[in-house]
Amino acid sequence: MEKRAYHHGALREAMVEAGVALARTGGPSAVVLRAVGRRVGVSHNAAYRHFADREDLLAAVAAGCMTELGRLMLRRTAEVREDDPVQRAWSRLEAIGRAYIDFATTEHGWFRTAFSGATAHPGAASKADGRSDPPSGAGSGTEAGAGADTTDPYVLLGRQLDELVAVGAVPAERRPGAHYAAWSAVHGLSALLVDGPLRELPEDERRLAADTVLAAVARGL
Amino acid sequence: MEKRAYHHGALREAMVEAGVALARTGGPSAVVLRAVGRRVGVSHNAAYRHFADREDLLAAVAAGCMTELGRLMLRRTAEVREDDPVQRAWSRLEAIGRAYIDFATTEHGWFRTAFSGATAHPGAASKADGRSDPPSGAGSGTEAGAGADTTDPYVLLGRQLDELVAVGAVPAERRPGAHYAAWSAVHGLSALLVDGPLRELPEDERRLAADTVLAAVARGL
DNA sequence: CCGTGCATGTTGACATCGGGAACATGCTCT
DNA sequence: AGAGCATGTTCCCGATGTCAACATGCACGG
Repeated sequence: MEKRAYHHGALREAMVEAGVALARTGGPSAVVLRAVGRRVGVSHNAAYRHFADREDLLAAVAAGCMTELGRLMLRRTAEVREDDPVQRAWSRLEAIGRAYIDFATTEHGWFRTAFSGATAHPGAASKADGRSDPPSGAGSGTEAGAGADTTDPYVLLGRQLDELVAVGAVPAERRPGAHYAAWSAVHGLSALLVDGPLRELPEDERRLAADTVLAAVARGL
Repeated sequence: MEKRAYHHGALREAMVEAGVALARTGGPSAVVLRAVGRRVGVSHNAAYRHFADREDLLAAVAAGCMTELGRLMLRRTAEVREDDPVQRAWSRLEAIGRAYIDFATTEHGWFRTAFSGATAHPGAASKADGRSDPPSGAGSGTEAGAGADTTDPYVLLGRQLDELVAVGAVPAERRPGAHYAAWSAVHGLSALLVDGPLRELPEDERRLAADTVLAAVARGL
């Protein structure tokens, strides 16, 4: 009983995809109902059958951008080669941080969009719309499951912090609130570099900034 | 030879002021040319005699909001009562950080606006339009001088970090890049709380987050 | 002391956007 | 086969940023 082909087939998904594409180069302000409609070959106002308003669409697009960020994080952490468990845990945390900052600076539009839509994070999750059978279709991979293969950046960071505690790199009593410290630091630098007063920082200064922030995070945990 | 009363007198300043007022409750998107015009009793398009376009006006308004942030920082640091120089330096840094976060959460609109306009920070400053005589008028205080009484948050933070080094609380070799670490952390938390996924965090969690971030910054320097 | 010039503000128009209302179309189920 | 409703379209509106042409009044040169 999936949501199946009516007139267009899967307009909602197509529109989100188009929105993500537009957001990539133009940021959130480029996610314009009429442009999205044009892009999927549908007249504007068609969006209103799938989204309450522009903000609703933007929230869905933002989730898509967030998924892209999560994907990059996963890729980078998977690349870590390290034998010592403690070193590996630290390296993975650094990989996550660098992925975050790199994503922000190279995928400007996606980053700004990811944090423009609503969707608060902690607490609310998994209200579960009881998806029963995972269909065989070679998944689009866009939906973020809450399982082990999630692309949710928040969850990814949390797991890495857990690993640091598990291997004894970080004292357990520091764990509560640790994600706030780590997340804030990388997000702050990213925001300042992308939108903020550090926008025009030269490349070498950017590197210094990233290194300093990541080192400070490690010391601060 | 100041810029003096033509038709309106000081339309530019009035418009920036109006913009700041609008931004306070509505954020950057509330800084609308027509609304600003209406507010100062001037028809729209008048702005084009003083600003290149909306973005230009928004940048000026953003500077005004930034000044408000700086003012709060100054007020809070001035309130610090502490005898030991080292403790005092730390307390002042914390005061700055709390001011930043409090400003973001209580002055939602101002905060978002302050970081929406352009104006990159380091390097460029003080191109100096050679203001000669500081008039006697009980100053509006809106212009940020580069002097000792600046309200520029960036400069304020830098000074506090200098003090920490001066009293020996922070090793000098950590000074370069230190403002990136401190600024990023508080800005990141602020951004996440105001606009981002932490938007709906309950009050006690917000406090935990702020405490954790500030403690981590202190340890990380 | 007067008139010209330019800075300042106004009016009108246009394209684009988000959004509402009424209408058309074609799956899907009885 | 026919009815009903989800889906998409068309027409419309007010608001907004921006351009072009126009009006006005202060300042400065003669």
